[in-house]
Amino acid sequence: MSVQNGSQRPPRMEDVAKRAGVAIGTVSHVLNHPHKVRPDTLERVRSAIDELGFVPDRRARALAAGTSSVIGFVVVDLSNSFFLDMARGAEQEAQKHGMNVLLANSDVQAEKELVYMHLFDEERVAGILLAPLPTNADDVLSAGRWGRDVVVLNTVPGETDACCVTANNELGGYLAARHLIDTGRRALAFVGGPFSLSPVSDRFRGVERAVAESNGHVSLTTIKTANVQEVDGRKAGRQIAALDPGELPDGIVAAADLVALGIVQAFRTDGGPRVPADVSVIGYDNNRAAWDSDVPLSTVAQPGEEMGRAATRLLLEEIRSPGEHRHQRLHLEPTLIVRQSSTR
Amino acid sequence: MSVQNGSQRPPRMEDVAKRAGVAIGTVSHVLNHPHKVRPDTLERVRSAIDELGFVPDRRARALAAGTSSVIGFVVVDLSNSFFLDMARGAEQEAQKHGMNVLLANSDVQAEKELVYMHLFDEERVAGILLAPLPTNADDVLSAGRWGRDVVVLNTVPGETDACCVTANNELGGYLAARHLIDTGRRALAFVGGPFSLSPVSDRFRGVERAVAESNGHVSLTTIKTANVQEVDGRKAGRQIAALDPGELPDGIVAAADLVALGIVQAFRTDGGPRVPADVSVIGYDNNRAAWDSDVPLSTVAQPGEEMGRAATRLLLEEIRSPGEHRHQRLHLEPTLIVRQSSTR
DNA sequence: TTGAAAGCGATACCAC
DNA sequence: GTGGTATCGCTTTCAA
Repeated sequence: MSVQNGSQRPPRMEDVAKRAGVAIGTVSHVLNHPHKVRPDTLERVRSAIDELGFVPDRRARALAAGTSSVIGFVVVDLSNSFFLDMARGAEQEAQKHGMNVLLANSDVQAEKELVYMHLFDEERVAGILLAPLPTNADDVLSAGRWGRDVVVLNTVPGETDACCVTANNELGGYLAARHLIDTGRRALAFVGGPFSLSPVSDRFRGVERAVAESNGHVSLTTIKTANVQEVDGRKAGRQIAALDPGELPDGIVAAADLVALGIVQAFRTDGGPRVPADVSVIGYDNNRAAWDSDVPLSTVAQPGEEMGRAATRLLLEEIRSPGEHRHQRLHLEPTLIVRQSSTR
Repeated sequence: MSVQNGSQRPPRMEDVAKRAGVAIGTVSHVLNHPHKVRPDTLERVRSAIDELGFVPDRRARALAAGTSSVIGFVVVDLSNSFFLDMARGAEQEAQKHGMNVLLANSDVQAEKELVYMHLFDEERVAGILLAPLPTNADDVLSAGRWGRDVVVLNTVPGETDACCVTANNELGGYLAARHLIDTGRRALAFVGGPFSLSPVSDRFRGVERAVAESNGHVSLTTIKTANVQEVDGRKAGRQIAALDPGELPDGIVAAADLVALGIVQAFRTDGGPRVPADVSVIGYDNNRAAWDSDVPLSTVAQPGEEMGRAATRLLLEEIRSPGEHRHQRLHLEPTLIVRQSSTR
């Protein structure tokens, strides 16, 4: 058996109508307003559909009805589970409203971002979700007079006006530091970089705020890394392990789980302080690697799915009431997850 | 400035035609056969397009022309970089031919696989790439009389006839083992599981073949794990570290990079053999974690992008010559990547 | 309830 | 080259 029908023209409504002995409009009614059709006609049309293997053409339907059931999601980096979570959330919410989400991977390339925005625009999708390159957001948004509604994820557009949904990284940093302080840690260290990345600097600011709230009872040192990979963490970990015992921090906030893992690993290998006996370590992102690691890692979970759901909700609302809709900026809260690495 | 035009009807060809003082057919020509239009007319129409911000409607175009420029890719697990690589490859190849790839994340759920297959079918995409749940492939393929061509990735459909592209895992296992043997290792161990997963058992068979070729000069032991995560590797690593010195393997083939990483980590922590001095370790998949690790990991790289490219090539060929096309089964070769963990 | 016909926004063929 | 027009497959209004 072949998967494909070959070059045979797929059956149309006209064929179904003929076979069921009804008019074409009636077939349409069966598909869209079944309750307005007499039961036996319904039955007759439906079996005709089955027998012919009729598959409605969504393009034609959308064209005629002026509506679409697909939402396009342009994603900057699908290899980052944060964005994949957003996609999942978007899908969940969309599905609730009978809509579908199709993904376009812009793969950290500004040009592809534009290409896919245009594609979705020309495809006349119901609306567009855009998780852009942070630096590129305004360019993309102002590049076209986009004919459809756009909701931006993970970035706050500057000049351009649009709904956007972001994660509160400052709060995440605060929660992490606060947790360490609440469990008795007094000498904190923040490890991460580069600070030009706003997620990193935002998290750092949150840490600073928590420390400031302690009125001088807690100290904070900063160890900058080139990036937020495991290798950066290992480097920093060795650096810390080499410190004078009196200078050792007893609580470490890493800008990302991979960094935290690298630190823990370096401590083990190079005879640094014990985790969590001597030092608490907390990461960020809730990577699989975090809970799967040898010492399960405390972390701050990004509200990825929630962001996807919220963005989709905003988008659908905007689509439905084009007139009265007011753009919103949502700032969603991350969640503290306590595991072994910060439990004495 | 707002991103959206509000509820204004987007300009159509008719509007452009009127503004440029030409017929609607001419506008179409400007878009599709610019060389057949007199330069000054071209210019006039183009500026009308710009001024009005006209964006062609792909649905209408596709409907009228009976063609589509989008390829739908139903992906079982986007969180696995192997599949994301396929998507990248597909995109590259598609782009060469003026086509676009849109992704649907079925997220390891059989139902969603079907939902998206139907969506693409009804959207009348040019063709569909399907990376299915291996167990679900035949069900999906035979579920609908799919109106469009389908190429299957990473799974060989059983009953159903269709093009498919898979990775040669047996060869990968062979290459890995062969590499260890070629560099002087004689007591090999294979670590991985569950063997019910064909990638695992295929890789194991490849290892067996390499060992068999050595005519008894090389030994092989097997350590089964529950899964192919880092935690499974750590467990196995401790198990190995606890062996009598005489029973220690000097070469380990792990079924996946994470497993290999876990092993290396366990060796360090629990005082096992040194890598690579006492024992070579090689993983599989070429994860980022593999080259980023403390001891950069030798591995076998899956031909993900290549699979995506090949599948797209097959798909386009099938679309173009529906008559003469013969289904093909491609089995692509992985690549050995030697790093420090297997270099004495 | 069902049928007939006018769009939806483009393409492509055939005259001029 | 350019203009008119049938057509793509479906929705929806209006009569019957």
